[in-house]
Order: sequence, then structure tokens, then C-alpha cells
Amino acid sequence: MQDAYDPRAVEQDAQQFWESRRSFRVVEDKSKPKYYCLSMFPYPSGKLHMGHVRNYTIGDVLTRYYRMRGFNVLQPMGWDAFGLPAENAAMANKVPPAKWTYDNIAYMKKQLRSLGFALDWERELATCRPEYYKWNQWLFTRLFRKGLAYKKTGVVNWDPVDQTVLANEQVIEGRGWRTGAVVEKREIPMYFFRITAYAEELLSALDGLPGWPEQVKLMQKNWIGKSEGVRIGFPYELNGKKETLWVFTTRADTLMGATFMAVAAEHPIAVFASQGNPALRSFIEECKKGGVQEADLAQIEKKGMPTGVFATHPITGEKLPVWVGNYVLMGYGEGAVMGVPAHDERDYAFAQKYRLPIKPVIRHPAGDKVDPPWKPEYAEHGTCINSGKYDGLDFQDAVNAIAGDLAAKSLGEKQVQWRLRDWGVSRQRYWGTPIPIIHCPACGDVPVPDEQLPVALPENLVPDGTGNPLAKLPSFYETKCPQCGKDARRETDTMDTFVDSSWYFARYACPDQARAMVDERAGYWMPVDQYIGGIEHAILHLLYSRFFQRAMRDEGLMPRVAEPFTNLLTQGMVLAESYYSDASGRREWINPADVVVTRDSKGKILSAKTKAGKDVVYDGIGTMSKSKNNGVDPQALIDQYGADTARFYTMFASPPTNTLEWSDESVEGSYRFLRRVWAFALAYTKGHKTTMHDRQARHEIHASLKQANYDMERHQFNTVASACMKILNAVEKAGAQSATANEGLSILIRLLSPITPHLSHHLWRECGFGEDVMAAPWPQPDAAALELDEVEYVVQVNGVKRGTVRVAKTTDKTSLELIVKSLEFVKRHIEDKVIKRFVVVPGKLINIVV
RNA sequence: GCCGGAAUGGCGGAACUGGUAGACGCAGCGGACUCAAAAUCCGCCGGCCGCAAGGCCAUGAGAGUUCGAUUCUCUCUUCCGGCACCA
Repeated sequence: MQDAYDPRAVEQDAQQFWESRRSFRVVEDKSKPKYYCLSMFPYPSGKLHMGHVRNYTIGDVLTRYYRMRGFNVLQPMGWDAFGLPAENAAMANKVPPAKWTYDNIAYMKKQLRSLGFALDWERELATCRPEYYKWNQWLFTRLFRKGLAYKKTGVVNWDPVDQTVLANEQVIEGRGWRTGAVVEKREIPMYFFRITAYAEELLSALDGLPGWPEQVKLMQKNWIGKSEGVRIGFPYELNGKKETLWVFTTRADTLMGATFMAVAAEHPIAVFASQGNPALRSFIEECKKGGVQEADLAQIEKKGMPTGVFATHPITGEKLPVWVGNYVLMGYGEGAVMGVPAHDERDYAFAQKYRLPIKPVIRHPAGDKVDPPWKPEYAEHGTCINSGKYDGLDFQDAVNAIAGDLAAKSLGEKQVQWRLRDWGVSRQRYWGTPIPIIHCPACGDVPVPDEQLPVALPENLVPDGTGNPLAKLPSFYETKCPQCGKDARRETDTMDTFVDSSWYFARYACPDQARAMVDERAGYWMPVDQYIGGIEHAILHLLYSRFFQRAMRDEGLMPRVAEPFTNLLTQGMVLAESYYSDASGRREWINPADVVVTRDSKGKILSAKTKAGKDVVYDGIGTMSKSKNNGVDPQALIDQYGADTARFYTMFASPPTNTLEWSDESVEGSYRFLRRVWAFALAYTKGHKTTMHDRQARHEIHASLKQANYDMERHQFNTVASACMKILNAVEKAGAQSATANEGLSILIRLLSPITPHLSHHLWRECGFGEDVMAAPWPQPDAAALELDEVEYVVQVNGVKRGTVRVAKTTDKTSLELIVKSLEFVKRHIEDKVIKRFVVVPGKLINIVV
């Protein structure tokens, strides 16, 4: 055994051992319980970032742990390889996205290998490969025939200068990122997946997911947003024609307080009324300015303009003015709302601004009046007032009565409304799965027949920022209609990359299957037993995957599996400090690795300078991002300390679900610990062995092991790492030649092996415990070692700690009371007072209440 | 704006079902070893008062329940994630 710990040599050696044995290759094996451990696959952006290291280390710790516990464990890896950054890189470097992507995959794969993850590389897949995306297309055509994929218009961000659709990310403060032009909303035809057909099941099935964090289930529940309400019709006349303006409301009880109507700018009433009304037309144009992001729309100043149209209140017959409101969204409900200013905050603000009447119809906790400013209680449920025959009814009775009266006039019905919208999957972009539709002038939209799949994406194009290059490539879009054989045009839009990532987990079971999307091997491996990934995916990716699993199930694939992920671990983000320099008048972001910080004694930052001495400004802590240049490159860490230190640090630094604030300094401590383990093992191999046991040390070892096993089960790996440190402390106390060292080292090396597999592999062999630590059984604490004859009680008087006392374990409550009352530090606090209570928590604590 | 989460020493964090707040580390300080440095080892390490014994304060802020609250309830503040075309 070498005197000094040399991570490079140890890690190469262990990786070769695993490689030569194909240690991580798994096949279906009915004799063992299966465990499918999956980490979210990476986007091949160039190199690994710390979030990847953290994510994949968590997955690898679980993989190796379950493997030692006797499970047949699958841990695969692949590449979420389509997406926007490849097109951006292509524009910047004039290199096709395909080449950029494949180069990145090659480099990142090398990095993953150097970290020693127990991955079955024979199952590797990349979503940009035709043998993968063929099945996106195949499923799309199946859903299309069933009506679960369909075409309608959707709203996008439009850059009027580049004449192109922009992603939300490419809209900076309402302007196109390349042109600086004010972005406009534009309606274009696109394909949608009818996820709303599964809304009820996606919602109710959340209750059957005990292995998911409550917070994620709650977010999904709110996202799906089931609400029960009433669809109400307000008759109006347009050009002498009788029409009905429909709205949806969850507050039908406030119908008698409606004083106006508001419709979206795209609503037919608005469009009609704007003819011959230049002011209204320019207002509608104004509403189209800006992007489509929900967060922006929710914060814009509420503005409106009357259309001159009046709608009839379905109960009172009163004429209500119809306004165009920039806060009404065409995509939600009916694209129109009834304005009840007295009991809705947005309507209240709108009515105040435009001096519309405010009519209170609900008695709220603060009374009957709704004087300004707005108070949240105005929106609370209560008894109806000023509502004619509905006066005195409470919320539910009023809704029922009003819905009943409206139904009699065919102007209303109860309705369940979902916040969830259908999933728009069309992207006007090149680097994605081509949508397998052919547009025929005679036959309409025709899905590409199976024998013509995949619709291959040409890999040699370079986008230029002015729209989709596929739409400029006749050899791609010129085709024949599969039905009538006449000239037709191929769809040039590609699919949202979320489609790729909605089923990759099933494909890992059978990546080599050329004849089907998945085969019976998916039936063996699915569902995923443990899924691990960033909390930022809590809604979209996970919801889309749950939808896809059901769509595939109903297509006869994996018929028994509805939920793709049995257990979910959402890891926290890896954060870093960011700094910029203002010197050039423009913010120049400086990597934290190049910044020297001086702090005061409280740890507050006094000043920050670059290594060259230039002043920089501290911009707080946040996610690592390219735009703020605050990424920490894990490669430097691996090169300097080795993979095991990188792995140990990321596990030890904080519990997996917390955010992790990066600190270079703490890495050193992890490395020091691994060196101490090495040094102790070295001393152990050299010395004479004795049969002597250190009882106290042995107790500490087994108590720590018990804790570690508990924490392993609840995925709190930072305290597993702490337990390893405690065991080393104990075993060092016992001495390298003791029998306790033999037992303790054997436990320690096994306990560490999921976290630091290379070091554990090496030491296990050097200490003579066996050939392969992964084949060893997982350690269990010895009950006898955990037992102690004496227990220490904390003694409190009135809940304040006054001291401790050691007594025999068998002491009963009566004698305990006598012993405690005679203690000097107790007497002092209870003399001449009456003891009201004597609380004993067995084995732990005594509280005397006086 | 809406939905979800978090807040504990100088720093990361621990405290299992309400029972010793600060485990285990990092940084810092003092010492040993060394010609010296590195490495390693030993000791101290929340704040205030006190020579000490000991006492008081303290888990973002404010209230409440309890013999006892970091843990449960309510209100608030700040920060983080998501908001449907970033992945």
C-alpha cells in the first residue's frame, strides 16, 4: 500500500476494475427485486456543471447502496440533445448544431466516466438520433388519429425585424434579444397535445404518489387547477344579429354585482367593434405589444377601452358596457369575464380607474361597504345582499339558485374549469424532431405513414436567426401526399423538446429496439423506482411525463404502468456568488474564481476585487448561469482533488433538497478526511493485530452506523457523511491495532463506498476484507454494542437545564425522583417551593415544575 | 401578480414522533513537531455579565398553544424556484 493517498492512481485502477468486469451492465433478472434509479438526463451544453455532479452523485449513491442491499439496479444515462442553445452556438460559430451537440456529448461523457458513476453505458441514448425521435413521430401520428394531437392557433412572441418567433428566454424586457425590436404577440397555427383530456386523472392520481414530496404534488395540483363554477351567457346584439357573450366564473354568487364586461383584445366583439373606431383599433394594437409571458402579463398596468357594445344582464336585464381589457386573456376560459368590482381585486382597480359603478352584493367580515382602498376580505365568501331574491343566501345556496335560474333561460350551466391548458408542441425551429404531418391541398393534414418514418432531420444546416432553415429547404418540405399522391408540403415545425424528455426513461429499458417504441423489457423496469432531478422541473417536465406515460399506456404500451416515477427526489439548485465590473459602462460579469473578497469579522463583504486589482460589485447569490459568468467548473475540482473528494463534498455540504452554496474552502476539509481514512487504513495494514476491544469506541461506531442507515433511507446524505467522520474519530481513539479498528474499518469502508467508491474499492482490498467491496453485504449495527448500562438524564427546573445525572438504566421513576431531588444543583432551585409536576422522558430528560 | 419553498454561530449544516440548540465539518485563535515551511497532531471557539461558581440572552421579526417550541398555529419580512417557447 502506498504511503500517500493518490486519488488519480486509485481512481484509474478502480475504474479499470469495473470496466474489465462490466460491473454496471444489468439485464432483467426475475430472481432479484429490481430497482430503477434514474437521474434527469443532461442537456449537452458543453461541459458538466456542479448541478450535474450533485444530481448524478445522489443517484449513484442510491444505486450503489441498493446494489449492496441485493437489488438488481439499473442506472442509465443519455442526452437531452435537441434544443435552442445548439442553434445559438451554431449561429455564433457557423457550425451545424449536430456537430456542436455530438462534440459536447463526447466531452461530457468523458467527464461522467471520470466521476466513476455506476452507469450502464450500453443503454446510452441521445434524443437527436433518428432511432430515438422516430418514436416521437410515431406516437404523434397515433395521438393525431385519436384527436389527442390537433391543430389550432396559439400565441407566440414575434420579432418584427427578424420576422421570427422568439422563445420567452429570447425576449429581454419586451424586446427581441438580437434586434432590440419591441416584441409583438402573434397568433399562428400550431399543434397541441390534448393533455386536458387527462386532467382529472393527473389530478386525482397525485394522491397515489406517497413517494413524491408534498410540495411538488401541491404545485402540480394548483397548476392543473380544477375549479367548479358557472358558465354564464350575456345576450347582446351585433349588426342586428342576436349573440351571447359567454364568461366563466367561480363566483356566480356575485352575478348581481356585475357592472361591466371585459373581453380580450382578440375577442370577436373587440375585433368587430374596432372597425370604424380608430381609437379602439389602436388600443387593440397596443395590447399586442410585448411578449406572452404570464409573469409579465400579470404585472402590467390594467388598461381598457369601451367597445360601445352593451350586453344584457341575464337576471336583471340591465345593459352592461363591454370593455376591452388588456388583462383578459383569450387563451383562458372564454376570453371574457364579467366585472364585479366590489368583490374582485382586478375588477375593483379597473372600475376605479374608469369610474365604473361598484355595487357590493356580499356581506364580508368588514361590513357591507367596499370603501377604498381594496381589502382582501372584500373577496371573501359571505351572505348575499342587494341581490333581490337571492338576499340572505350563503355562497353555495346562491350559486345553486343563480345557476338554476340561468339554466331555465338557457343562459348558464355549472361547469368544471381547468387552469391547465393543452400543450402546444410546435416550434418554428430547426434543431428538434420534425412534426410528421404532410399538408395536402386536397386531403388536408395527413400524418406521415409508419413506413415513411422517421422523417429525418438534415444534420448539416446552420440557422441564421431569421426563421427556421427547414422552411427554406425545398428538398425537405417538397413531398407527395401519402393519400392522393399529389404534390404536398411537409410540415417544417419541430416538436417542443419536452416531448423528447417525456418518455426517455422507458426507452432506456430497450434502447436497441428497432421495431417498437418500447418492448416488454420496459414492463420489467418501469416504473422508475427513484427519480432524481432539479426542483425547477417540479411542474412542466414531470407533468408532461405523467401525461405521456398515460398516453402510451392507452396506446397499449406498458399497459400496467400509469405513473412513471414511484419516488421523486428534487435536489436543490447549486448557487454561487456573482460579481460584475462597471468600469466600461456596461456590466462585465467576473467569474467568482477570479475575485478576491475581504470580509469583516461578521463575514460581511467589505470589498471585492479581481485578482488584477480591479474593483467589482457583489451581485448576491444565485443560480450558476452563463449570463452571470458564475459557474464553478467541476473539472478543476476533479483534477485537483479527484472524483471521490468532489463526490464526498457535494454529499457532505448540505442535504440534497437544500440549495447548495458553493464554497471552495470546504472542499479542502473533505479531501483531508479522505486522507485521514487512507492513513488509518495504512496503519492498520502495518501493525500487529490484537483482540482488544474499546467498548466506548465500539458503542460510538455502532450508534453512528445506526444513524447512518436511518439517514440513508431518508436520503439525508450529509449526515451519512458526518457519521463516517464520527466512526473514523472513534476508531482512531481505539487505535489501529485493536479489534475495534478491524470491525470499524470494515464498517467505515462499506458505508463510504457509495459516496467514495474508488477509495473504498482500494482500501477494501488493501485491508484484506475481500476482492470487491460492492459484493459485500451492507453493514448493520450490533444491538449489544448499542446498549449501555447507564443513562444520562438532563435535569430541568421549570424547563431550564440545570445539570445532568447518570443513573443505572434500570432505575424506576420513584427512585429517580429521590435521586434528583437530592442533587445540589436541583435543591438550590426548588427549596421552599412546591413541586407541581415531575415530568420524566424515559432515558432522556427530567423536568421539575415548581 | 399568482403558485411552491427556505431562514439556526464568522460559514455549510445537526437536533428522528414537541424533550440538553449548535452534532460533524470549514474558517479563526493558541500550542506541539520542524532550522523553517507544508503536512500532521493537541486545545479553544454563539453573545453578554462574572476572578470563579454560576447566571442571563439566543434558532429571520412579532404573537399564541405547552411543564417544555428550531419543531405546532397565526401575522409579517427577506431570499430562492416555477409561471406553459431555457432545459
